[in-house]
Amino acid sequence: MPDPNNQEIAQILTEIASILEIQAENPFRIRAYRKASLVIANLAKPLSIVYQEEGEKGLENLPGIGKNIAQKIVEILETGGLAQYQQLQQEIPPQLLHLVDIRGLGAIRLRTLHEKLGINNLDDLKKAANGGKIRQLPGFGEKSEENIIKGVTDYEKHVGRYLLVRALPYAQELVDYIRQMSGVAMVEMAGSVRRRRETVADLDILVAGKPDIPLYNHLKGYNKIKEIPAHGETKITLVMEMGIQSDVRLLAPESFGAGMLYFTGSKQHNIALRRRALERGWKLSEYGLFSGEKRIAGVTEEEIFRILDLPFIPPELREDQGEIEAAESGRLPRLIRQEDLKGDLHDHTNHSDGYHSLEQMAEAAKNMGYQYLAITDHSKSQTQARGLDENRLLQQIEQIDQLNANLKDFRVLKGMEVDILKDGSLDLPVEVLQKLDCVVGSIHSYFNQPKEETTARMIKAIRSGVVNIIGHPTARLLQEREPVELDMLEVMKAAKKQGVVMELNAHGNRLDLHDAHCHLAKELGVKISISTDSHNCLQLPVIQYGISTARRGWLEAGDVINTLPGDELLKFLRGQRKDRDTQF
DNA sequence: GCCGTTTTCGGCCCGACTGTTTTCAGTCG
Repeated sequence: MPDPNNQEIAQILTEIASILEIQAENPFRIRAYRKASLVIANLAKPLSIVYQEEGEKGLENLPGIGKNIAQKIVEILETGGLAQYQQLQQEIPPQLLHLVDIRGLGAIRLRTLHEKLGINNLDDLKKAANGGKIRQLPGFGEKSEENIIKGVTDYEKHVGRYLLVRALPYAQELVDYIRQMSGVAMVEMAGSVRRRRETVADLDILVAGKPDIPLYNHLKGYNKIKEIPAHGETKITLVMEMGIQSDVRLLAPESFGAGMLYFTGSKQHNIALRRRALERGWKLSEYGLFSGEKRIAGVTEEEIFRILDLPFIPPELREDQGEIEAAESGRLPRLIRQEDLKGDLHDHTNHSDGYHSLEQMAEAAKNMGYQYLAITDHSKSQTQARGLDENRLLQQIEQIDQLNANLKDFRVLKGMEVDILKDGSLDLPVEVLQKLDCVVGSIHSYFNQPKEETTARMIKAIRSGVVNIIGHPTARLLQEREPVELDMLEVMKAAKKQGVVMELNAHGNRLDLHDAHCHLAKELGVKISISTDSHNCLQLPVIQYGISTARRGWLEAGDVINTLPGDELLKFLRGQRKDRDTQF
């Protein structure tokens, strides 16, 4: 695996952790690999560059990465592989370690299943569970078996799809690689990656050039490819190292725009556009917009839209969710852009489970071009995250005051991510929370409550009088945990009434609220905060995925509170409490 | 395996829930 990127390196470390776990290794050692993997997966800067610029020392300076793992990273970067990893892979059936991703099934029970029932892969597991074999094992029972079957069903739902945060860097690298080739006029990514869907099944890359350019030969030389299962004159199918499939298509330059439109989709959007062309007596295909035999447009998407009497519709909106009607009547939103954001309102430090200090986080946020950063560490019931109790919070408030006194043109907001407890009450007294600039209320426990209970719990928090923002409202983890059952409409209505903001958590496996929820919020007039939930300063750039989701949810700068300049934001946050119909 | 330090070794993610078992192991957040 030459030139491994951060995702690939992170994946190796995760797999090492899983294997060690099945082997019942030292849990702290396992955790160290997991943590390092997480840090790398969320790192904006490629490790190869870090290594190039600062050497092994630079790698060691990253949070969670010490001498040992730094050396392994160097080995991966320089040789494309890792001896220890290859060794470990020999010791475990290759499919087995993926099964730890199934909910309810940890490494220990997986080992038991492997040893007692000879389970080596998903099929074995399904057969054993459906055949009632698992319930007979000591320590397992009927219920365990049921849970495993349910876990397998959830697992199968997302198998074969990739998180945007993982897929996008691949697509970008492939585009960059093809761009180096001479004779290539244009290269762009299309498909659901371009629409920035939260997960994608494959990558679509479009290339404009003459039909005789040696695209296949060029791609054969790409070192990230595992195999090329098919190649014709206009389409080459690649399987990338990490398993994701990529279709590279060669188009004539005169139909490149039509191809972009066609292959970006969505299917429903394309159908609607083709209907529109038909109504005008034309035909729209991936080769162009035609009047009879004559191509009247096709080089660019803009040109095709224009001839169809439409303004350019941003790819994120192309889901046939009313975007064509909106475009027609001049009501397309001016979608929010990353540069509209003035700060991040949900971030952790080493006071709880973050890695960097207050000062480091502030510095990093300033370097992002922000005016402010809210520090929202966990509250005390999050013991595993070393959540803050009242006293530690008061100390942090003092520290932030001192820090702010020394900062110019930047402000750290005093905040907390306070737990919304089982009954909807908050984890710290309202009088303490009132001392803060920005209170994010989040659910971190009892995810399985019935819908009515969770809804009531959220609404109670919204009515607390002190919560400014509801954090990651559905608590889902993409491909890991289903969202809590919640009447989102009722919650949003309550939020609107109380002037409480809903968060769009930008973390790559949260994206919570999701796009449709954002759209709903906009319709109801509920304001949104787009924040990263960063646990170290290297995570701040994942804000881009929040922005993508917001754009898919039709949000404009005015819908998002952290587009406000610092002083206006503070006024807004203070006004939230004052204006509120408080019920304790 | 990382980290921090009272610097080279000890602490690190603890508490709750679930299901199985009848006092606790495994899993999760």
